Amino acid sequence: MTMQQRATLEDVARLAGVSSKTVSRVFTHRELVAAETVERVLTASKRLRFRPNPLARGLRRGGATNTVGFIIGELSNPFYYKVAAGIERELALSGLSLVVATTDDSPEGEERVAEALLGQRIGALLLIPVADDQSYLEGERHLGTPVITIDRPARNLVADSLVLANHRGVFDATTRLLARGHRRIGYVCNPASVYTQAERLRGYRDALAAYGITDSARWERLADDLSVPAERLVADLLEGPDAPTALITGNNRITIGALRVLRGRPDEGSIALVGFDDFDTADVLGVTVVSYDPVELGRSAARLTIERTRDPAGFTRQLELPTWVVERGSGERAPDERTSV
Amino acid sequence: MTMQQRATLEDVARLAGVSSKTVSRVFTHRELVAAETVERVLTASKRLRFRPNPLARGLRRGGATNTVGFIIGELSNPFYYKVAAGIERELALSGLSLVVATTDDSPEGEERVAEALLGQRIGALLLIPVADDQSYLEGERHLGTPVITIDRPARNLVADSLVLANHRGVFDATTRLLARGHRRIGYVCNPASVYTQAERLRGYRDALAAYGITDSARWERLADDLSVPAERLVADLLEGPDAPTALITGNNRITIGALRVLRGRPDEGSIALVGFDDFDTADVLGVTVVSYDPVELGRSAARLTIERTRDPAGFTRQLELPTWVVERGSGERAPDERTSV
DNA sequence: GGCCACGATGTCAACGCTGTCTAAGTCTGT
DNA sequence: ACAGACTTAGACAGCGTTGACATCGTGGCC
Repeated sequence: MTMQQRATLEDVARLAGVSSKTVSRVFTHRELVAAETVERVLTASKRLRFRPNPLARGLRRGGATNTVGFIIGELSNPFYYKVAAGIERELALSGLSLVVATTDDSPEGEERVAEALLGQRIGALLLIPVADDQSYLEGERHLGTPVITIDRPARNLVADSLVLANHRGVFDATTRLLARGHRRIGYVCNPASVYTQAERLRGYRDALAAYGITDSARWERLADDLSVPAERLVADLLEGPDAPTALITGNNRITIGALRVLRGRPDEGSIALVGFDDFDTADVLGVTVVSYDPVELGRSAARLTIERTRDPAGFTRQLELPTWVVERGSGERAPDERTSV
Repeated sequence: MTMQQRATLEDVARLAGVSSKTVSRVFTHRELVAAETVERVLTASKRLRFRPNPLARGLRRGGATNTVGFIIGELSNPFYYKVAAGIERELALSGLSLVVATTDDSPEGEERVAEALLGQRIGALLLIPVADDQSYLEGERHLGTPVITIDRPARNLVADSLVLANHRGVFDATTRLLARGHRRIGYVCNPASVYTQAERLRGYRDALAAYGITDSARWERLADDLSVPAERLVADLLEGPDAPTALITGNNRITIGALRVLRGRPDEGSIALVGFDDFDTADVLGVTVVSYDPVELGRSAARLTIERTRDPAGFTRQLELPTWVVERGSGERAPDERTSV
């Protein structure tokens, strides 16, 4: 196979019998070139398969690349990839492309990966913060690179952010369970110390407090070590005389873990369950969830990014995306008389 | 907020009291610079937050960017993203980054998006072909951009490809059902005309043929229009006196559709079911599937890409990734005596 | 008829970096 | 003390493109 050389403006210019500048103009300010010349240049370009070199163009124009970086924990997690998909869709409408980089949800990975992306002169940086501190991005922000965080606010960094109505969603879900008569409501999550989970937990506690229940700690099973399986936390909660009649799970991993545990138990059909995050087969399994639109989360983040690119010095904004309860049965069970007080 | 100017080699050189070439050397061939000079340059770089401009570097070095493009069909399918995750992981090990672009599974989208990515001078192009013809990439291949197709071979284009052992997986699954006594085995898929589905269907037919069954068309429900819901195809198959005792579904969308249909039926527990593609809650639902490792598919594709980049003119390769049956109960049911012949 | 405005094209330099070549300094061995 | 080798650093050009500015011809207008 013979490797050809890539054609440049100069090559096209020679073939079309014009100067390279004219060819350049055809590809940028076509209206300044006579129609007949445009025609000739385009024919020549097609023949040589010419494509403007974005490196040279970017260098000359002195700007960043038209790529946006997205730092993501784990691309195979449905939440993350749906967000990524939304971002990509929205960026594509503005002719931008998306570079994804994963960190395996590790704080050290975040900074390392951010450095790598910034080294590529991305036009903006989107990230789902994992580390406790994003101040390492401060310098870059001053150089004009917009930074937008998704799902969690940045810490020690002024940045736009887009989060879910975590508190509201869990508050509503808990209130519904209370309204159906549940009083012993369990809450399981892992990891518990991240922003989203802290907000959800607050929603749960606030709802209980509104019903005068302040000792919910008994029914909370919070872990931080991801190696602790969701199954163990749920199983532990369901043991003992004080077992809850309803269960709220902080994310879809825990929800699925809870389903595994409940599956083998005699009280499977009697414990109410509401999970945070929707998932593909939740309807088949009849699981009530606090839902939201992850694709829309990505799209909104992308829109925010584009706005910020146009006005780098404007006021930063913190937006919240709605969540809602989707009733599918598991959350609408009344407390089991045999076990309730 | 004051926008700062980005530092260049020249700025660093001035501050460190050396020439810009020396600074350049520090960032590329450090071993050619005296240790003490390196020290001074690095201090100056850090102070000015200098980062080499990849555009200028890329332009000068005359190569492509260190980005690999991946064209992905639609956003809601986990398969694509698991593959993307594998690609990203593997590329990161070699310091490459991944740009993703989606096409909505439309053939026209594929070419348009490919053009957009190639315009960015990506170092290689990975894609899951949707269009019937990839000859539009022929020119680019001659310019040295490696093209690797995943899941399906390219058509009218010489390119490396990586596919699943589709035939083998379905052949095995069907054979197992036959061995358990099933003789009326249904096969549902949509879309049916794509390569992967054609291969799977072949696996199904070949297995039946080995048992002397050649009139399987009666139990095949193949559609090509994605707007035909999987539920309808499955429901249609299960009606009538000739209803199958076992069911094979061509992909996870159909499998989940089948579960929805079966859920409400009296014979729910008696019809054997084997789905192609694993999915998150398949274990909870006890669904037997033909499984494979999509992340590994991505990783292998990335490795192939890297090898091809090193040896652009070498022989193209077609690799196949294994598939296997995961037994979870639904596929191990014997034919129901009441309905079997 | 001379002047200006305007459209269409060209010339030149520079974006930031690195390969090639050269120069200056340092160290051997005789 | 000096040629030769080796180390270290700088000068220069050019990667492909585009902004600033120049040029040239045409036509309209006083």
